[in-house]
Amino acid sequence: MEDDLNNVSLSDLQLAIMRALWNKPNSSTTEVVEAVRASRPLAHTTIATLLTRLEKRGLVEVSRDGRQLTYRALLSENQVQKSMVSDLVSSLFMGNASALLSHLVKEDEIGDDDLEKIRHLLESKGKNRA
Amino acid sequence: MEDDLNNVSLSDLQLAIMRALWNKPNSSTTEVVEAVRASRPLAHTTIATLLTRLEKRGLVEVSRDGRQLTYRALLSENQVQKSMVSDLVSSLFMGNASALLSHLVKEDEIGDDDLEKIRHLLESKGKNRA
DNA sequence: TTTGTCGTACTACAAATGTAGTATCAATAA
DNA sequence: TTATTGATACTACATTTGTAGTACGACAAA
Repeated sequence: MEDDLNNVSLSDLQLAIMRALWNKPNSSTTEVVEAVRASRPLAHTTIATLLTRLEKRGLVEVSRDGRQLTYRALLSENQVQKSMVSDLVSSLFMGNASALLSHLVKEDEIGDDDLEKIRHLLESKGKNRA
Repeated sequence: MEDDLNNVSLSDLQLAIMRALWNKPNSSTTEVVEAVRASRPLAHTTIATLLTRLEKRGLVEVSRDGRQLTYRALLSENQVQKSMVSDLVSSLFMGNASALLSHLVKEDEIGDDDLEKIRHLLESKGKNRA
């Protein structure tokens, strides 16, 4: 029932919920509901159900505060990004991360200033390696 | 029942099957089965089922050749990459493609030579823009 | 002609996911 | 004290996915 925390893959909605918790750790159900509802019109029991399931999967931790439940994410956004990006790279780019990278540069509209930032990243990275 | 071909999201296994078709268009079921089986041990009816489902979704096209079925992908690998990457960017990087880009540079092990290639890409792109 | 064999079609079934209703319990307003 | 409100727990149900068995029809071997 418990996931391997190093290899999670979350759906859109699950991510929206995790995001609420990343933005505000220790949110009550209601707080999560409100955050998620900002972008999608869902019954609040729907979101409560999702939270329960995430808890069952071991991705969030719940604690009682009176009759209210409070949730906390057990993985960081970065961890999830890492695992999901690497999943995508293996299934869609045959394990070739730089293929994704060049796909991004070629296909996605990445602003000039962002390109500039990346250039700097690359430079410093080059230095570290050398 | 038909998908919007501009917004598909495929599972691992579905991708493995599409990849077989990308590598060899107009494959018979058996050919697809063999290609997929190279990496995962699945009953061939399993793969046949998947092909049928993909056809029902409108992602591949089937044609009869005697009593054998022949499949052809209706989307290119690039189309699928585009749509899946953009899905990931919106759900996991809040629409910020360059956040994914820098995640890749920072987190994933990208070889020095690949970094070099990217640098060139960036340069030419920079020129086009200017 | 009978019998495998191969391939397809159809059926099945468990798990995960999206989605939400209902039941229940506690606190509060009247 | 009683009715209302708010929150959680439990149940439900359709769809998608992974996975594969079985039935059936055609062709090939004997």
